[in-house]
Parts: sequence; structure tokens; C-alpha cells
Amino acid sequence: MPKSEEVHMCDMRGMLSFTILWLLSKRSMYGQELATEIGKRRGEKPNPGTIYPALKDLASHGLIEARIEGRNSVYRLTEEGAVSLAKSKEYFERAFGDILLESGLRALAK
Amino acid sequence: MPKSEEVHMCDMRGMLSFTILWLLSKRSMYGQELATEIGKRRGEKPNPGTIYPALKDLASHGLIEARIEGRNSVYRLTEEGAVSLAKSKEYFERAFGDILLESGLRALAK
DNA sequence: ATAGATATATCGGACGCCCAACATTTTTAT
DNA sequence: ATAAAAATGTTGGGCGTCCGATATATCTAT
Repeated sequence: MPKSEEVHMCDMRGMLSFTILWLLSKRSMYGQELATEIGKRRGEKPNPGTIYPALKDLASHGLIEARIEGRNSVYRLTEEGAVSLAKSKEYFERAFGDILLESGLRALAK
Repeated sequence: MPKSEEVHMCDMRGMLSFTILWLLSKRSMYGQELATEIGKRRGEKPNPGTIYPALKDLASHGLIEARIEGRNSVYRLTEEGAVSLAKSKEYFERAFGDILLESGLRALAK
């Protein structure tokens, strides 16, 4: 976020970063795995020029960490990343929760 | 969206436009009214330099319409805007629905 | 060994959003 | 009449996202 230095991503310009953090909170993944997962949500798989700079940026802020595994760079969420994600989720819910509640979200809840 | 010309805002870079369309689907409002409403969701009221260009842009795409009322420009959603909003909501739900379902969203549902 | 597929990575350009600052007009209060 | 407040609007700069293009390295078939 532009305002405080404390958290890297929170004003929800950063929906991509937010989604990446959330996905990594479920399980560690490498770049293309993340791209595929994001593609399922968006309808189209994001380009390399979208995903890799985002990962680099998140890593440079200490929110995720890479470890090389064969040909892949597997990313995992750091503790700092988990804190950032929690704050972002709080924000996200306050900003958009009611919008999602109308429409068929309850169906999604099974 | 960069891809098809059909809909103006849908890749969810446009969270501000999306929110404006949604708010106007509830009731017509003028600029500052919208800014205040958005401020409630975000924590901080957006600046004039954020809100007015966004309104101008949405109007230029025919998604909203202004009518002058005293000192205010009151905006209302057009039919085209309603279509765009519906598509965007569909996208939004698919992309972020499950993220909101975890966390305390059920509490929001009362 | 060679070819194809897979994964990682960078560059350039574009766009939506965002703020601070400044400016103008109109209403309201004194 | 004058001042304060409210609302609208523009400009400039920055950032995150996004794509298409290009490049390289590494696995996997053949």
C-alpha cells in the first residue's frame, strides 16, 4: 500500500498479490502452478510477464520465499506474508463482503 | 478490460468502477455521496482526483448518466451499466467467492 | 543426440487507480 | 457583503497490473 510501509499490499489495487498470498496459504506452489490456479478463477491464465514480476515483488518484500526444486521455484508463505494476508482479508471483507453476499454466494457455501 | 471491447470493466483491475456501479445499482448518488460511501468500505474517503475521473470515464462509456440537480451531479446506472455490473459480479464471485467464504463472512450474513 | 515441452525470466508499453495540490463555482452562514 | 463550506474538476507523478514478445535453461521423448 502507498500509505504505511508496514504492510506491502492492502489497498486492493493488488488483487493479484492478494490472490497469490491466499493461494500460498493453502499450499506451496511454483510459478506455473499459481498461474494455472489463478487462470481457473479468472477464465484466462495470466502471462509470464504478469506472474513472475509479482512473485519477485512479493519475495523482495519478504512475504513469500522461494526454494529451488529441480526446474521449479517453489514458493511458500512467510510469517510476515501470513500477517499481511490476514490484514488484507479483513480489508477485503469489509470492502466487498456485502457485494458478494447478494447474488448466489450462498449456493457456493454448499 | 483489455481483451474484448464489449464490456468496459471486468478484469478486476477496476475495483473502483465496479464498486461505483454496484452502489449506483442501489440508489442514484452524486460524487461526494459516492466518495463517502466508498470511504466507509475502505477506511478512507477517496480524493476528488480519484472519484471524478472515474465517474467521467464510466459516463463516457455509457455505463452511468449524470443529471444536474442544484449544485450536484447526480449519477444513475444505465441499462448498459446494469449489464456490465452483472457480468462483473459473476466474474468477481468466481474469482473471490471462496476467499470470502472462509473468514467470518457468515457472520456478515446475520 | 535432437526436438519439443515446460518453467523461469525480462522488456516495453498501456491502463486503472491513487493521492496531493490547486482551481472554480455555488450554496450557506454571519 | 463577506466568509466559510460544499461540491466539482484538473494536473502531475507514481504504482500495480496486464499483455505480447523475446530469451534461456531444463527436463522428456524419440
